[in-house]
Amino acid sequence: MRYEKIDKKIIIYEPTDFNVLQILNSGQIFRYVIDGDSAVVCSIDKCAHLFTYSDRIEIESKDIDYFEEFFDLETNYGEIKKILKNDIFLAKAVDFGYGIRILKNDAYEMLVSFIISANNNIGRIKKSIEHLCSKFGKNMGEYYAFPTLKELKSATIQDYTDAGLGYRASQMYDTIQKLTEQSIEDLKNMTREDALAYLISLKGIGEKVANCIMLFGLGFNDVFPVDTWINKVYNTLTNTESKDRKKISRELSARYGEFSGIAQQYFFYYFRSGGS
DNA sequence: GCCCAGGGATGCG
DNA sequence: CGCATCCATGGG
Repeated sequence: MRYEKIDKKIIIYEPTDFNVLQILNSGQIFRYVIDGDSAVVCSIDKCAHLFTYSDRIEIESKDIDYFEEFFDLETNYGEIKKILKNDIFLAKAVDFGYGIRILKNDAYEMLVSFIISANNNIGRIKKSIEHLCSKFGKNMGEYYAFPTLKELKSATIQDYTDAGLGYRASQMYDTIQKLTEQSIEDLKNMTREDALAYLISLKGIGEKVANCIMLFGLGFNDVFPVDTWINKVYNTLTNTESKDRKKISRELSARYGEFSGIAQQYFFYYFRSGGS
């Protein structure tokens, strides 16, 4: 897959490893709008327009360097897929979700977003996040930026309740008050174990949410988040009825190693789309 | 009314 | 450590 940057545009030719709908519908990002063959994707205070044509994909933004990194365009997913398709569990899921990529999103935005995601559904997660952006984020004209940590520190528990966070409202308040810019920045230089331990020490973050933050926001590709869907997938593939998500995560991250995160995304997208 | 959603906190043994 | 129970809320 070849791409080039021209002015304020990235053009991806023969996008064998890049599908806009698959990426956006793989449950790793909540701030996007799909409109036919085009889409708008936002990350922190930045935004990109994506256009899908028959022979190419174009990404337009004022911040193309940011989105080149965001979409991880330098990673060769063709090679990763070639390896993972040898796995009996994954063969069909990789073909089905051929254009999925793990986004390199903002760690702080992922932290806030995945606290909201706990025991929640994607539609409602999107609404809650949009509510927080429009109420506390900077008005950028076409869209609202994700509220900065400083901005969110002014939010009350009632504000979070108004955003539809339910019982997560007090957890969010507690964690936002405890966080600092530095504590989030420090996560990027920690070992997997230390980052996990710190994240889990925060209210509203358990192992699954921590793994999502680490995978989508901190670049730890060797973690395997296990939610209700992955739990079902595991039980189907292994013909078991386990409810022990920690054990499932340990087992699958051992099986897929450095490719755990992307393997998990292929599973999630395929089975959530009705595959079996 | 029920069950489910990219689960976590708490208490108990 | 493992396990059970409770938790807001909207959609199917």
